[in-house]
Amino acid sequence: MPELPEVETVRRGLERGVVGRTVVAVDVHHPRAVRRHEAGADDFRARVEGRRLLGARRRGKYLWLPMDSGEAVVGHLGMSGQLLVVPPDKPAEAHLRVRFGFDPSTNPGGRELRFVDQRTFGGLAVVPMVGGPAGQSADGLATGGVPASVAHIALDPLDPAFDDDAFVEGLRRRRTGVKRALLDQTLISGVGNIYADEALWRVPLHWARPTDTLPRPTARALLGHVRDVMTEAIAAGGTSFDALYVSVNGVSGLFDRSLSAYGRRDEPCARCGTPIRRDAFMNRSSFSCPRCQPRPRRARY
DNA sequence: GGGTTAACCTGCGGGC
DNA sequence: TGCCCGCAGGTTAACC
Repeated sequence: MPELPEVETVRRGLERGVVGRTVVAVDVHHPRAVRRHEAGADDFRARVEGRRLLGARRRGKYLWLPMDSGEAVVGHLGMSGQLLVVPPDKPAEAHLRVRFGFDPSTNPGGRELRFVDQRTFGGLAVVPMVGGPAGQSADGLATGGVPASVAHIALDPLDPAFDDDAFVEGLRRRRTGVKRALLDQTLISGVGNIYADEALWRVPLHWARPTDTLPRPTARALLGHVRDVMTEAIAAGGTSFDALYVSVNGVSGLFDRSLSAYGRRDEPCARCGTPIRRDAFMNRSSFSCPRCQPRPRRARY
């Protein structure tokens, strides 16, 4: 389940594996993979073929590859998406959705890019840039704004421009539960179910704590833990529970060995030994320690 | 306009 | 063995 650390791991792989290449062939194997490209698969292909990829960028869980046309290929991995850089003769994956071939004269490794997605919650689209063109600086890095389809989400907490004070005040203005607020990508992007549970365990804070009762120092501490857990997860190459999340080389992350709450139902809390509980939350799960993270009297879901 | 819910989708594991 | 159901969950449209 890719969240920010997993997407960042993929982005780094794309930076090494596809930036600077010129796309010569695009094969869309499943129309749903480009459903957010409203003009359809043929238009998607036409806008990418012949274009040079200038960079690999990320905000929250969105990835994009700026092109020399001024547009960008925007990707979201959804629940099960993978972007793999593999030899062209490698057999097609069972859920291969889109394949990109590169001009050999621009492609030292001789590999191709594949978008593989079992559950098809993810997808790709070609999107114009807003807030500046997808230019290129002297060192070859892409510069400029963000794709229009990414502009609606908040900065992620690893972005140097992230405004901590604005987050703290925005969080305390909400009238909802703290975990629901953490998952709201328009308040803070990149946080998903796994890292929300981990950060809340570290504070510690119950997931249904009303945001408008959070003291500023607590809100600030929560943000610090979100940053810490994401930074540690990136260093470990992301979290993986099964083969659904992998880097561009197909390698699984190791951070699941470091999780304290998520997926640890009935296992002892690392702080106090009380068995971790699982609660139903928004048609999914929330894991927490009943003793360290007691349910507030006034809970919000 | 902010908060909340359901739908989208496939594979897998458990129960019968 | 095979069928059915629940579960995994990020995003967004639709509803309140």
